[in-house]
Amino acid sequence: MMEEQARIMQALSGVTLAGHSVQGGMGLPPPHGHEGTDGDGRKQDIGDILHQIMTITDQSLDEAQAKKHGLNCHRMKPALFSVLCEIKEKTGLSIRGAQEQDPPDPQLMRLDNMLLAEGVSGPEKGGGSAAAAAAAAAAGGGAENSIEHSDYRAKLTQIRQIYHTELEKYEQACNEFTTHVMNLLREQSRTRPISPKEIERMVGIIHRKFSSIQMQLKQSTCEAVMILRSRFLDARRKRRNFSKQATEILNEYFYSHLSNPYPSEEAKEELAKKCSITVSQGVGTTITVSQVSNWFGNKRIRYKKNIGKFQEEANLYAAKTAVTATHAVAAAIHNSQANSPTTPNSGSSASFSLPNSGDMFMSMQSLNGASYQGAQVGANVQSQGDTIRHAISQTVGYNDGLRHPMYSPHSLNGNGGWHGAPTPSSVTSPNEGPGSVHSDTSN
DNA sequence: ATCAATGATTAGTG
DNA sequence: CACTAATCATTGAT
Repeated sequence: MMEEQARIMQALSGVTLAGHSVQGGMGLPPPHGHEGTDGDGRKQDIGDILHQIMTITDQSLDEAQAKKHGLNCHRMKPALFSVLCEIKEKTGLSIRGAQEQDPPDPQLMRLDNMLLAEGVSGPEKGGGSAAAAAAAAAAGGGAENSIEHSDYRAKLTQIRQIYHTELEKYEQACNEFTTHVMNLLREQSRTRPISPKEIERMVGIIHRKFSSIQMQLKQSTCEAVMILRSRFLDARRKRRNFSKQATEILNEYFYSHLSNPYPSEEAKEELAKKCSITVSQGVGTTITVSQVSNWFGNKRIRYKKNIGKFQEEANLYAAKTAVTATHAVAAAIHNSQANSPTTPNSGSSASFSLPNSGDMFMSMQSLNGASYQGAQVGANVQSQGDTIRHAISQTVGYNDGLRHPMYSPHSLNGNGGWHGAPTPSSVTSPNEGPGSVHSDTSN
């Protein structure tokens, strides 16, 4: 700093001595011509001025202010000023040329993108729904889980508000500060040489500073959103049991398609709709397709794992569906059991009469302790129930409610187990003579 | 407090 | 991508 000043002084005096148009240019009339020789007076004058300038910082504010004013009005001022400008021009170029051009900070862009994606920085109301949509999409497509969302959305709105107020505050402060600085610089530019470019640069610096502050804000906002997100996802894990009716519907489908409990996409949709409708009174359990999928996934695996445990339920639903079907098609059943003509797969033909079955199963379940046998028999019967149902639907046109019989690509494997499972079905059941005909669908 | 039931999630498979 | 199997985490009953 000192060096620079020294250099400038040197240059200044050099220039002056070189006889630049120090005095001629600006039409400031010479004060009173009290100097002796021109050159001498000027030199001394300049020396005086320089001295004043150099010492101005040592003085009190008022004093300095007064002195400044004095200097400002000095007759040499314009001349010195133009010289200073020139020098500055020469020295400043190198400074200016160096930096500048900051690339758009990738970090900042990341934050911005995220905030935008989360709906924090988007428009007010639209942002909310956008965020909800994003959250829903991330959650797996549930279009209508508005209950869990409300909490999330409320918090998000809160975050957004804070973010926006803070951002606004920062922006305002930035603007205020910028105008302040600009005024200051403009005011100073009468005293010292300040090019517009410099002001611009200054503004740039200020903006950078403030944007770095903003980045902190954005960062913490992002963090908040992330925390909220994770909480939300955790909360999503909080399960609400399905309603009785919904479970009933699902079970009904499951046990009536026991041989192939893989509802197609359409079937799932219909099940979901059905479950949601049945429960629709009041808030809450609207069941989505993915929930249906979950349910069937869980059901299949759990059923397979411990068939014995599901006996009761299986019988119950088998009986239930049977009963509904019975009256209509009792005869048809006999047909189908005698020869299963129309059924391409599911050759499983067991002889049991539907009305009986209920009782039989009841007794079965009572000695459930011997789970394996019981299980097998039960399963057998189950799949028969299924078969029967198919038979029914094929022979008589019984309508399932959701008939999209299309089987999923997976499903039946060689011996009636769904996938690669320890199929319970036809291991020669000790008990059921005729029933022992393997329910395998060896097609 | 304990425990089974159960919806959701995750790793791994074809 | 749909499934299975294992696992997590909550719920509701005891």
